[in-house]
Amino acid sequence: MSRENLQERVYRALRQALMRGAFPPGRSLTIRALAGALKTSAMPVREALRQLVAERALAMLPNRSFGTPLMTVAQFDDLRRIRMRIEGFAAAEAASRIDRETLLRLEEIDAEMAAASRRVRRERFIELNQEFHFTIYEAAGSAVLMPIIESLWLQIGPYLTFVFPDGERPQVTHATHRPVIVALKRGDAAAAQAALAADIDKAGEILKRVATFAAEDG
Amino acid sequence: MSRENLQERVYRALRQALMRGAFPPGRSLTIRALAGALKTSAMPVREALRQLVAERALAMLPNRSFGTPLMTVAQFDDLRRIRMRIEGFAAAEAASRIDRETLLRLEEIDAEMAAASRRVRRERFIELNQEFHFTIYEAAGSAVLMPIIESLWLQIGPYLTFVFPDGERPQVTHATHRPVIVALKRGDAAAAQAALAADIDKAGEILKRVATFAAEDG
DNA sequence: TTACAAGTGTTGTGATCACAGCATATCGAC
DNA sequence: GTCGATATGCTGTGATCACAACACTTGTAA
Repeated sequence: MSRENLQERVYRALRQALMRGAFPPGRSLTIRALAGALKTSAMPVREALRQLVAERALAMLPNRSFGTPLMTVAQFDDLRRIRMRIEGFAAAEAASRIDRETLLRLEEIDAEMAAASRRVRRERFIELNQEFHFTIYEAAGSAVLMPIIESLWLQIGPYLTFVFPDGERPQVTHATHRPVIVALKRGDAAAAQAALAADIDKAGEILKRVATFAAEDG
Repeated sequence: MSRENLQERVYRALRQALMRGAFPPGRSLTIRALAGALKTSAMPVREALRQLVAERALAMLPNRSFGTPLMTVAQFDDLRRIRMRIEGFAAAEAASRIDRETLLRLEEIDAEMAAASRRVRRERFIELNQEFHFTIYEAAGSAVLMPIIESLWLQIGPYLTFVFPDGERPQVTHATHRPVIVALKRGDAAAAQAALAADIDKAGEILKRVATFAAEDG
């Protein structure tokens, strides 16, 4: 048996599923069902769920059970706005620290995303987009910033259910990723920040067109 | 019995203690000891601890037990830097949204802090400083930003052990809080951001002079 | 006196059970 | 057929127990 906790394993499994958009917004998760699916007892599952609630990846539904958050449009815009600011800042920091090797990796990912989109591989597309962004944030070199950004990504996770690399999305993504790479190459912090914010902004706009949200009231 | 969870109660108790600097950096906490002190079983305590670890308020020590994080100087500077950026942004947002009533509240708190410091009331001083900042952040009106900032405050929490309102600190705090209020009154977002960042910067500088840190190596 | 080994206590972890709150279904009365 | 009360099952929650990993102490032998 590996030397890691069961709850750690459960946590990672759920976290990855959430980040990949495996659960739509408002989907409810029960301790016992997950425990059964993962072949463990309730103990590790409830602690993993609680940790995800602390990271805002899950919420406690009104009926006192766990589930993925269902946002209103206003909440979605708030999240998008904060992401643009914080992840933009991370890109700015990365501009002065990123090395040649990492820049090459970004080029590779960008190329692979175009390929993945042509073959309409949804999961791979999401995965590569995630890798593109986190390669940059990693380069920012802040241990404090990293978990904050991860939490933000966990929050939008469920809305990635609506992402599909149709004819438009991958082209747009390529168009918004390109300026980020260029700015990072030049070491231009302000441009990198603006370009990355624009990418998030655009992606959010597309998502808003196809996603479903909670009633404004709540 | 009150209608809230036991783990919620334990969580709030620990969280408040941490934010008030009740535990010094590197202090270890055991589940059974806390359960005994709070007169509950281990169950609610371990879930509360796990939640605090997720919020970076606690860490898992190398000896496999829980404890408050002991930072290196570099980590402390990283945290300070991110705080200046994120909380500064919150202040900028607040500048265009804050109302007259909230501004008056800030004036009150500022005045009370001077009074608290003359009587050398350490705990009250920390509490008022916290209220000053969070009154501003609340005014920023972002449900996404708020828990992020709370997590940042939980991370510096243990280092508030070293805060003491001696002859210097309260004067400095007043000197750095004042420009924040002035900028917010004018609705000047850029000035508010700069003033708040300066406050965090100065406070961190003072703290660094008296606090103890982990060895640079780790 | 020193070194090493056995033992003891403490740690977090996982499993299991009992229970209260709640939603829903089911059954009976009108 | 409709309404209401009872019952049933499901939810998270808390308590308790057993256990493996580890730290530390204690005792013994050289």
